[in-house]
Amino acid sequence: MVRISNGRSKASGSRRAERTRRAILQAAAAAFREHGYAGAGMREIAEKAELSPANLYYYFGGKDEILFYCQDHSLDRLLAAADEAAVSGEPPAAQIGRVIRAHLRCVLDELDGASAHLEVDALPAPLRRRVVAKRDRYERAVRALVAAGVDAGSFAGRDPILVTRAILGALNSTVRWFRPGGAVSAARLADEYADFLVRGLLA
Amino acid sequence: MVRISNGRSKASGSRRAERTRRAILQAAAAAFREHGYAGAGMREIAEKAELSPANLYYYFGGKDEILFYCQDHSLDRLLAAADEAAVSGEPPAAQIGRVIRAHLRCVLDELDGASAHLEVDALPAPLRRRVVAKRDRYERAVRALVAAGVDAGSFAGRDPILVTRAILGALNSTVRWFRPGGAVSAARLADEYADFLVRGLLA
Amino acid sequence: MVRISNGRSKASGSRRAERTRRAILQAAAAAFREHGYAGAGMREIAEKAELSPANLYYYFGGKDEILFYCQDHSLDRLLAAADEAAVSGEPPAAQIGRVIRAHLRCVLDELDGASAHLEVDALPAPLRRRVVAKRDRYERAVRALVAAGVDAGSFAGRDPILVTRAILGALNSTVRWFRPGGAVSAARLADEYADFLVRGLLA
Amino acid sequence: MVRISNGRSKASGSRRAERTRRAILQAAAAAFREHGYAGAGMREIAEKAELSPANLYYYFGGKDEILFYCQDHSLDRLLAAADEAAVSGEPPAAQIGRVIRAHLRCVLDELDGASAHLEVDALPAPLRRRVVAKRDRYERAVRALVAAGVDAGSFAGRDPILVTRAILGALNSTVRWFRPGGAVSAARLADEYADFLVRGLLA
DNA sequence: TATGAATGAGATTTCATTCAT
DNA sequence: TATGAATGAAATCTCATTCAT
Repeated sequence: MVRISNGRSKASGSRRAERTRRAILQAAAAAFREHGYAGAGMREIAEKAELSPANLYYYFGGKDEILFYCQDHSLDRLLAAADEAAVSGEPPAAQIGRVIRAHLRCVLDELDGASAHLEVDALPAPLRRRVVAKRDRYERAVRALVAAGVDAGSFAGRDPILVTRAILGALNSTVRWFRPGGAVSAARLADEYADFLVRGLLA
Repeated sequence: MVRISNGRSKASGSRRAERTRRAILQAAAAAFREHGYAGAGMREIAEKAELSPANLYYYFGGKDEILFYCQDHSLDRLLAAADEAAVSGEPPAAQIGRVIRAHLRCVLDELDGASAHLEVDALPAPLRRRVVAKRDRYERAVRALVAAGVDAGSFAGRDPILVTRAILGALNSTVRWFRPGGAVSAARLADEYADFLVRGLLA
Repeated sequence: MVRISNGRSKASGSRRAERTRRAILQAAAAAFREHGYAGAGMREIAEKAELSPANLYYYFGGKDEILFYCQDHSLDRLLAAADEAAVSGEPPAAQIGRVIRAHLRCVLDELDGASAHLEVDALPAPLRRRVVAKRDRYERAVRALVAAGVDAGSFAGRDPILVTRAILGALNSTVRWFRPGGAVSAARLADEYADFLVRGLLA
Repeated sequence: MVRISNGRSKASGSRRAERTRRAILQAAAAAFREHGYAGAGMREIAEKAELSPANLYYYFGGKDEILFYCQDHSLDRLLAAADEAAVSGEPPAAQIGRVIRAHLRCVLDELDGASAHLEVDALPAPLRRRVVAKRDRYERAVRALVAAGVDAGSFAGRDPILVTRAILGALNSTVRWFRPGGAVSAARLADEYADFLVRGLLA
């Protein structure tokens, strides 16, 4: 597929078209989260979005493009949250706590779960590059907060790269078992995870 | 496929056959880790194991059965490590540290990486039940260690269910980025993760 | 496959779709008659129907479902003919003669030859049950005509079960050698068979 | 495969080897009768004969050669019975009756059922020619008895070709439903069929 | 915008057959 | 004679994708 480059692909930006695009991305994110990229079928996505499979191709160039937009959109939200935390002026622990909560909000709500399943290998090279770059930007942003805490002496002197990955791994794995309406609410999950993970950082 | 029930499926237990079985499981574990269950093809597994695709069916009933044995074998190793920690008589923090290190050893070496990708949905119901039961047994074993530490007052009073999942999520996510021979050694990774995660538990 | 239960499976009942469905069933009936169910390939059926193999799956759930509809359709025609004979009020010999002629008409024309090859073992259990039930209904209908003749004294006192099977066996075997346009016309065949078999029944 | 031409293919004519050959042919005949040539697998034949699949190839050149010997052997027995009837000097009706009974004996006992399933299309050309020739010889022999009866005035003046095929069709179809030990004995079946079919011939 | 119908490529799986032992 | 192990070819089926309407 690939075609893209602009960022808006096809489909006139009419109100209705935009709504359909979102519905498709939401349906796809759910399908990818359930079965992974390879395991999710266009038929399934179309059914969840209440469209015919053929119609998906009016809005997107192909399955990989849908994956790309899912991930791209999720990463945008994550980046925004990280940036917000960075400029909050709060102490490092509070900043990390904010990021953790924001990350879980993104990852656990309907549309964005896809960000956890960052299956970049499925993307063709040009799209992959763009997602990887954005993903790395996010990881660097979180890592910078960790490093700042270490430098300030409030966090123990651990390798920010590894600690950041441990945190993100814990956060992303929630999509595999969390179900809205289940025994654990997203809010309580976020509280416990933030407490636990921030505590792990402290000196 | 499903067929199974015994536990050794087909193929006489000759020395040669046993070696081939292991080679297939190892190749499959690598393929599943790289592309997930749906994304990995029998052709790819066969190539990695240096066999013809048809020959895989001499040893296993089908792709799902291969997945099952991958996961089953990994879980056996994880359970053994958890049991060992439980009977060590060490303080809770040390026990959890042991489990974390053992888990990472399992998950990061060639054959067993599959355990991290516990894609149980891909399995037919009877096999799924068996894997899920074993997976839950493992999770309960780790959770019991956490709960024991909470009860003993050495860990903070957090929900053992959630904390256990956070830990396991962090550990399992390593297979997505860790590459042997890379900048980070498995040993250092294990040290940092154990330190960080155990610290998070402490009161 | 199995899927079915309704009776019309997939594919909207558009005029064009219905024509394609029929073409597939006709092609399949010919293929099954030539090589049997196991010996006939989907490729062959697709070629005869001038479609791609993949397209067959748009209309039917699988090979077994195609077999099912072939047989089901044939049996419907046979049953209709038997019912018609039963209500004709003619003497038993004339009724049997009608059924024989109608059966040969069904079995020797393009679409319906499949009924002769009632390879029910190839069907998955649920479909098999339905075909067997219908087949038995037909056999009972013919047998009832025979038994009526015996009771009326016009037929010799032979076991209606066995005589019915002998008749149906003779009729069905025609598909193995009869070829339209050959030395024997379907009409003459029907006349000779009816004469011969009815004569065998008479007291 | 084809290889053959002699009539004894491989395998030294030792007593033991000969017994194994017969066991294979018997197993194959049963398998072919149950699922047809294409539907029966070498694995299944081997299992029924209590051998390994590979071992079948020591005794026969391939699946088609096994089919050939099954049919060839059956046809030999049928021909012998027909010849016997022809030289008995009995009246035509009695001769046909003998042939019918003999045919059913061949077709319904374990080894020879294959003769009913004369799936000549599955054979490679050279073997097919030989089976077809023998089959035609048998059909001609039966037809000659029918024609003799017609000429002698004891049978009605019907086309001997068609009547012969009707008779053989009825006889061969018995293998589809007859089960030894079932409600109908082979002897009674033979009596009823002979009565019914001979009666059909009479003037 | 939307979709029914169609398809090429490729997936998993089976099967007759071979070969080393 | 016998068989465990291996395989090429083909079978059924799925799936992303296209195209005429």
